[in-house]
Amino acid sequence: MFGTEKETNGRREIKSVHKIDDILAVIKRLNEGTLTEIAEEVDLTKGTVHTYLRTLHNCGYLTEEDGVYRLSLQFITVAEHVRNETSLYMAGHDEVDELAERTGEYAHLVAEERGREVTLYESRGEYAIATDYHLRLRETPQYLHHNAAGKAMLANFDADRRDRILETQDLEAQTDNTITDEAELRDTLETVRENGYALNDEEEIRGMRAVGAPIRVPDGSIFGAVSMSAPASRLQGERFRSAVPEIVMETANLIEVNLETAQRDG
Amino acid sequence: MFGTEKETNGRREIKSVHKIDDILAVIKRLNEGTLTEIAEEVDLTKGTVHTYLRTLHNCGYLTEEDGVYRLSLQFITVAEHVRNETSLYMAGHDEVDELAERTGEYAHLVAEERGREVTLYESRGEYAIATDYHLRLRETPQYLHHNAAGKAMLANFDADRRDRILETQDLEAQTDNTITDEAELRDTLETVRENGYALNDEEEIRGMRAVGAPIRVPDGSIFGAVSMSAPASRLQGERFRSAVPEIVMETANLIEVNLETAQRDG
DNA sequence: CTTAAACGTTTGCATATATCAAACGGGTTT
DNA sequence: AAACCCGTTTGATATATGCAAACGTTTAAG
Repeated sequence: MFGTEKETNGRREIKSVHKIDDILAVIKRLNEGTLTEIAEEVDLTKGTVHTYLRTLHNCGYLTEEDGVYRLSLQFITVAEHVRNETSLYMAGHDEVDELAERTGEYAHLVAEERGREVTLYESRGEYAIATDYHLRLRETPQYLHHNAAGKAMLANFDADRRDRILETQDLEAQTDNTITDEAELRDTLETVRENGYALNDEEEIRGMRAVGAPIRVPDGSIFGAVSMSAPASRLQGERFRSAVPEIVMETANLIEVNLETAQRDG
Repeated sequence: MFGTEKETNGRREIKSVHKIDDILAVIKRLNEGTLTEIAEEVDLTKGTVHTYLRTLHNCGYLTEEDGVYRLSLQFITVAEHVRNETSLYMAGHDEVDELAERTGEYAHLVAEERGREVTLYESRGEYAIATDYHLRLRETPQYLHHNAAGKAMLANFDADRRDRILETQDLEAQTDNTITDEAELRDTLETVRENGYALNDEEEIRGMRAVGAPIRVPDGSIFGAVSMSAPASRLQGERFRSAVPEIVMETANLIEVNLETAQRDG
């Protein structure tokens, strides 16, 4: 979406979709742009881009003011719809609020898509402070290997799904503590599977620790994960290795129950 | 976006964009669908729709599982980006949190786009309870005439912008209290302009009242609005007509200051 | 005050490409 | 085994897209 790597396996595709995606990607990257600015970044002539921009504007994908185009606020309403149609969000957001309140820290509800992690919901407890960096993190699907919720999911996928994800991405280092060795990661995941929870010891953001637990359904498939994150100074010793994991797993379990009852009701 | 009314004024457009929009609209409406289901709702043959779906999937707009297509979770990350690039959101979300905390109720930060209202941020105070209906409201841009924030913006637009918006939409009734008469609405807006705040007395949702104030910048243009909403039982008398309006206007003013300083810093 | 440059916009024409039928192959049902 | 439904592919065709070039404005330069 908006400039992701595409693989045309010789199969027939609609080229215009790719062109639209390219244009939206440019506008997203520039944040805002005039016709000429956008046309320079795309492999199409000014006249053609103009027709695209006119149509995208008319369809509500773009706003235009004094010749400057931006992504429309309607993406926010679409996202709201997508979220509300995601059963994990509906089953989990109250529990995540509860988790944030009980711990006083950040709590997250995440799902996996295409091997990456998308944040469905975030709740802030009393002591959690919002940072710009945090906001930016949610603008892009994240890798799974460098955070607690991601590891919790990765550990509990069935083997070939895990293999498929691991082989398509190299383990980029986010901090000094990020696990970048595949064998080491697989060992860690083994432990995560045994424990039922995953830890993140400053592997994503320096100074931040986190605890995550997977959200499963009876047939074993993984719906997502919950996590709680806090500054290392407030998350250490027994609290980090036992008390918080218990609470996070309890939250995950409550969400699992919600998911099942919701499924039963239809 | 996703099936909005389009006006092709004879100008040339990219037809594929409209087709993509149609397809995404169908999927949004069905929530999920198979190729055949989607093709039935669109004026294209199964084979053609198949090519579109493959491309949209490949570009990350759709997910596919066992032949069932859905809108991708990546719309959530895009929305996050759009929000974070909106200066009003960056300048206002902390203040809206503060407003929710001080009043213990719902607080909203909204902006206008194409004559409709989009919620940029919502914060819940101690007493505010989340309802499904509330969630659904944010899935579609709302009319301006039946809620406090919308009236606050509408009242303070310059006359021709207000006229342009009012003439393109009829004043649909949402409850018995919704103002559906244009003359009456214009009178109310006059009062809103004089007072500096707008009231909503069960005009959007039965049993809910709200207070909204516009967010302006020095040159007079309207950036958006803030509002606080609560059950009528908790928002009446002096609190409804004076105390809360003061707090809401104060919040709006703080956001205005944030916007200016942010602008100055670049 | 004239000229040049830059920008968004439109248009004719050539061609790439989106679309339709029709057929294929795998499942499931009859 | 026949009939059916599904997703998928393919060749042929119409047409929508894309280029180049020109136009009308506005802004900058000489």
